[in-house]
Amino acid sequence: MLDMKMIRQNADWVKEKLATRNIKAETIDELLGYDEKRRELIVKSEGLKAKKNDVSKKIAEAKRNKEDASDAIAEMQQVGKEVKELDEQLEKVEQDQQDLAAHLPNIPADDVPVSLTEEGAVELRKYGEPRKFDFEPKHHWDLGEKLGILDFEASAKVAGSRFVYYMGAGAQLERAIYNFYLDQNAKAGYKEVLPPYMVNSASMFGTGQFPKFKETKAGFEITDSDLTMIPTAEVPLVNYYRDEVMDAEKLPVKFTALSPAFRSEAGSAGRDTRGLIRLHQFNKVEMVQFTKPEQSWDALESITAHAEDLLKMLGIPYHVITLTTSDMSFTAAMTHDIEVWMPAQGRYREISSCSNTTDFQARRAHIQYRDENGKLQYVHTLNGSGLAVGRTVAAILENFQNEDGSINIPEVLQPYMGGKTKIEKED
RNA sequence: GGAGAAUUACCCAAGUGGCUGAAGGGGGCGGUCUUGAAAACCGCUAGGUGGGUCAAACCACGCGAGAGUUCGAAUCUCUCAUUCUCCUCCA
Repeated sequence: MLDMKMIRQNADWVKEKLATRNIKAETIDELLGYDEKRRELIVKSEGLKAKKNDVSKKIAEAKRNKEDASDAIAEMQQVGKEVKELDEQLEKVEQDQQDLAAHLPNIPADDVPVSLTEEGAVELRKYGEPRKFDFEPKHHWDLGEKLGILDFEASAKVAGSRFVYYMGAGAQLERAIYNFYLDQNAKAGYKEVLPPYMVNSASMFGTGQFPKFKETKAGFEITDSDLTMIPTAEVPLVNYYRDEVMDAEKLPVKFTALSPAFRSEAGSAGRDTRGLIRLHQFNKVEMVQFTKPEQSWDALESITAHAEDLLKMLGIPYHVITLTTSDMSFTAAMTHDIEVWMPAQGRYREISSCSNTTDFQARRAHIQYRDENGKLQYVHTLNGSGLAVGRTVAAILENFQNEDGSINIPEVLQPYMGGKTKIEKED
């Protein structure tokens, strides 16, 4: 959520910045119009309330002195009606303003590449050379099915499209990967958390999914309840501190969690229909940080660097790009995506997204701390995948495949696989 | 799922319609005394959000949340949330 006072005082700047995110200047003007109307109504209503309070005190005094106060009471009945009318108008304007404001994305940081499409993302760095194959590299879904470790037929029957059964060594590989990630993240100072996998609407609003997420039916909401299946562990992790004043001494606070992420993938019909890339349910190890404002940009680099380290340890080639103003998620002021090399597709695919949301989520979720002067300040929140587990499996299958269809297990994962070095065909 | 109870400021807690913008403790902070400290005593300790203002002054709202009754609500009514106890059910 953007600070209304800030918008009011820097309207032109806000228009210019949000224009890079496809927000029209008229939208800001509309918002400012609501704001002006709202404040006008507040002044009127509160003036009358002050009067009412004043006269009520006099009525109380009169009653105590056993004097008659019926004139004043009659007058206050009238004033009460006026207040009620004004407050009804006020509520409506506030609602309109709120609805509009809730749809405004974060202000992009100055060094975010400006573009109205995803074209224009800047490559920050590249790691590893894509492997040269002396045979035609296969897609991970072909490899997985042949090896008997991924079963898309069964999941289609039991659940539907965009699900998967991991079988045997596949399930074991998935587990090895997330245990490796969690251990590494813990080593880097992230506290391991096992959060709820369903959250209420206040939480979905706090991290910025609602209201848009609801409108575009991007997730799975539980019928007859206020609960939604989490689309990412970021939601329960960040909302852990919703409506709290955090201890400034303890900042930055770092959380990591493994969780499934549930997404409807509405609007991505026909895209990545095969394999592990785009599922309704996938595991992800998430990292979240709460920092003081002055720490958040360094924190973004450190989250990203840490996610990269995981890939370096696995030995998977990747590159890091900074997303454009319009390609970033709603809440982000800046996002670095890490994309891994997928040999069969011959291109890089996203495996991690690391964002600094500055105070945008903190304002929605009311997460504050007291600065040296005892003043309440909003924290900055950051999130990054460290990393997407299913996509890691896909990357490992494709990058470490052998001509016979077997898969070499990256060394760092072998201890997590009971010493196994290779995945071969299972029954 | 059923029944009962609770929810007041940093913590405990009083308070059933009007001098309660919330008694009293504790804790914290400051002071007196002391070489210093302890004890004792004295004082301060509702923060926050919104409005207002160049900035202030000031105003509104705040007793779990929301709605209602009333000229007036911490106090009455309703809905909801959370916690505790007892059933029930379960991993």
